[in-house]
Amino acid sequence: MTTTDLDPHGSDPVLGDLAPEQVRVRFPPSPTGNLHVGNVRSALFNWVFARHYGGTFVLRIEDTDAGRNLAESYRGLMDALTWLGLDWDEGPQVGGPYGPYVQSERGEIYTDVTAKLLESGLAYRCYCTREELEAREKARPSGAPSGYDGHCRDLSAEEVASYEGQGRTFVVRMRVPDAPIGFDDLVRGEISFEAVNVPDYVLVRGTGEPLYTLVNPVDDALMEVTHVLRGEDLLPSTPRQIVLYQALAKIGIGSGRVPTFGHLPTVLGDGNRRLSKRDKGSGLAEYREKGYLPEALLNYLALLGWAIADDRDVFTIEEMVGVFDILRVNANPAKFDAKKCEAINAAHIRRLSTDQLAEQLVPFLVSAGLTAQPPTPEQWSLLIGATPLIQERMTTLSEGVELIRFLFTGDAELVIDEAAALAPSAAPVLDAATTALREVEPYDHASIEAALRSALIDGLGLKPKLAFGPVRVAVTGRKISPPLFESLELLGRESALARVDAARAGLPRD
RNA sequence: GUCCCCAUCGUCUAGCGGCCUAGGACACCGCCCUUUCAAGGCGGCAGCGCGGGUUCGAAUCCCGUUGGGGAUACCA
Repeated sequence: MTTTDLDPHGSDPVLGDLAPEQVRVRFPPSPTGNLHVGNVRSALFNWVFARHYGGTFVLRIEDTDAGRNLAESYRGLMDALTWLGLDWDEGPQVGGPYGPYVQSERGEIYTDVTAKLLESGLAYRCYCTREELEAREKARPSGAPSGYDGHCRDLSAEEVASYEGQGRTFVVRMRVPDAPIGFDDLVRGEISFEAVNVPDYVLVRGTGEPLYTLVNPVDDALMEVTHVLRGEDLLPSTPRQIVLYQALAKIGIGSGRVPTFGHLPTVLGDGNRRLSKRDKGSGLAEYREKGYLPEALLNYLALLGWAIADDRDVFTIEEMVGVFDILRVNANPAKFDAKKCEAINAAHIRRLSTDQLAEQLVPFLVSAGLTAQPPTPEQWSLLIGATPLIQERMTTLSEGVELIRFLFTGDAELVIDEAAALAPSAAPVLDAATTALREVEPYDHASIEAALRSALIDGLGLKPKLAFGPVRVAVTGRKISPPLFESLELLGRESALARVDAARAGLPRD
């Protein structure tokens, strides 16, 4: 196993001096509507990483920005993770020793930390107004780095009093030390930033509300997170977070250690831009509704930056957990390919047993109004009979439902697809089929096939395609269906005859 | 503007100095099988951005360049 290879200093490049089970990672979504697949990818890699080492996966809700939060997104978030099978060891609903795990319930903690940071001089009050900031930013000589200029870094007591006297409010800014900040990224290697490019940044708003810049590292420190695996878009914010971790260590808050970072490649949408909520196909709910298997979606997402082997790309999550190595994650951005995702889903569907697939199909049949909830015994046996016929013919579960819809539809309700409308010339075929179906004994697919072949191909001298086409349309309502003879068997002689009859009667005259 | 990251078929990737005439998968195109559609089988198309080094030898290491992307909020 590559992750346990020792480096020249004798410590594991991923674990450092930690025992595997001491690994603690987290997934910190902000509850803003539908979870998107880029986030799911992050959740997956963190979860797999934790499971691989036997460590802990923490779910933390980052809802400090009240304006963006919806109560229902919070529920939806957990529902989505549950559906995906990404269970969390600590977090909402399950609790844990470092709670609460919802940031809006951690206000006191942040107030306290802020006070200590201020007291120790590691952070300071900044009285600059937005207008002043903007004006100075505009006046910045070209070529100079952007960001806060440190105006309020070392205010005298008189200056503070004067600002207070003016009734100004203040934000709390981090005092970023004047030294280069570097770290060893698990997917990108050594990365370093010059201090001039890491300006003093805001931790707490003028209103007293803490910002992400404060709460994210504070909670990671307090929750003793050991590894931070997240999207590449957060790479530039890493140096300032490291500064905060170091400051927290100095004042004795949290674990006292800076987590190890790994920045995962961006998931791109069409147009090579980061996949965003607005992109089609970016929302998790869509995949769930279409009938993607969670395992398949995760499999596909894993492929975006990671490979299990040079000649394989369909695998189970358990397999991934077994061999996952963060050091083997690719650094380059990956475009989300809906076609490939579909193909992976189809492959997973084909791997299911008949019972498992039937089971997965049920909710879709129910919501399509085709079966009872739960299905009746008759519906079940029909489903179990039909499942093997469609397993290789669907890419999503909802497609599978369309293929077997005719089996769960009453003869009178069957609608013939417009594109499949029969021509008058189908009459002799349907007539011959009626006779054959009426007389065939036993009524099973092998005998039905023999009977129809003899009646239509030998009897009428038709090519198979032309012979069976009209029967298929009459019985299933579609040009494309599961294999015809098996379908006829499942449907039963009575229904089959009724449908062929109805189609015959509905033929246009010429 | 400034900082940071990235760079192998259309797409996702394997490749961590000789095993590469660059492998696999998806997509695409043929053919076979075939009651439709699939699945399956066989075959095909298609790639190391560019320029310098280092080396006996570079897709692999270094530098530069170009091209993408991200960050530059009192969002997360």
